[in-house]
Amino acid sequence: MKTKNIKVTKQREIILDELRSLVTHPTADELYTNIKSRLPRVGLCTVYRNLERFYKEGLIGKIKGKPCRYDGKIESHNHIKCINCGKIEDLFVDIPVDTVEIDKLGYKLHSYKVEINGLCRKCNKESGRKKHVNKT
Amino acid sequence: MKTKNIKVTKQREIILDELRSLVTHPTADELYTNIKSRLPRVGLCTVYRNLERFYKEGLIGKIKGKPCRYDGKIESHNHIKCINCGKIEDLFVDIPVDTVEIDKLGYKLHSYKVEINGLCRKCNKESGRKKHVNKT
DNA sequence: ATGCAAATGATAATTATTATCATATGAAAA
DNA sequence: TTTTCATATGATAATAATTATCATTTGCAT
Repeated sequence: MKTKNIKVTKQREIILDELRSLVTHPTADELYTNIKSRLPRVGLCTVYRNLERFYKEGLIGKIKGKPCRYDGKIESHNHIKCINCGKIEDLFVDIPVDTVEIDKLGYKLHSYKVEINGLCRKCNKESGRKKHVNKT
Repeated sequence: MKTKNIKVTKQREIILDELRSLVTHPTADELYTNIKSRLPRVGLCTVYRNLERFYKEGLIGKIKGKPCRYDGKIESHNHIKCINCGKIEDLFVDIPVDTVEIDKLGYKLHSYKVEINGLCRKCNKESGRKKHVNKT
């Protein structure tokens, strides 16, 4: 009988390993560039494909935006994003959420996280001078 | 001398009015479709342009995703999203965030909101049967 | 070794969003 | 009012990010 044939390919291992080795939150394209040295023939779509898959399997985090960014850490944590330069950093704060309203709406809670926006130290200092504003 | 000449156009008024009249969180395209009856000759890019502008002016909210969704309410509130069907509903709960860690990182706090994921009542009931999963 | 489903990489397609630019329009001045 | 003209619009094209298609390759189970 046919068992489901799930393969552990070199590219899959390296993509996950590389993402996990980073403290930053790369885009698919940035990760693709990083990985090129280890896997010169890899295609960008393979990176996308596997990132999306890891995300759905709960192995990595995904931060939606334009473009999306990925996160090798899965321990529950939050992000703070600089509204000027777009950089995202980790933030380990405990956020207590009252579930009463959630129950009232009839939802079964899965996960939650806080998205914090601010001005990073660097941009804050520079804000008196020129203004360079990123999108996303 | 030239004063800045900011115009209140019909399309701008209608786009904002229409978004505010909704309790849902439409995409630019959905809003564009709604508006067609009131402004038959409007272009999709005008809708995008103005939504982006309202967002930057702080008049409306924007929920990033693929595609992005817009929110006519600005009073601080949070969203709960169904991980199965993708629907987003409002959630008015007070979430206190400890700013000590934020200060430590040197950020100047601007705003924050909680993104909650769960299974809505409808999808929860149906989850025993077929599984229809949306993207975003 | 062999069979074969699953994964890859090349390419093309799609989706969402944004830029360009000629034309139209609203606000202020005359 | 009429005129002026910067700003907004709509048509079109362009771009950016992501996803689909499909022939080929590669691991896993026999």
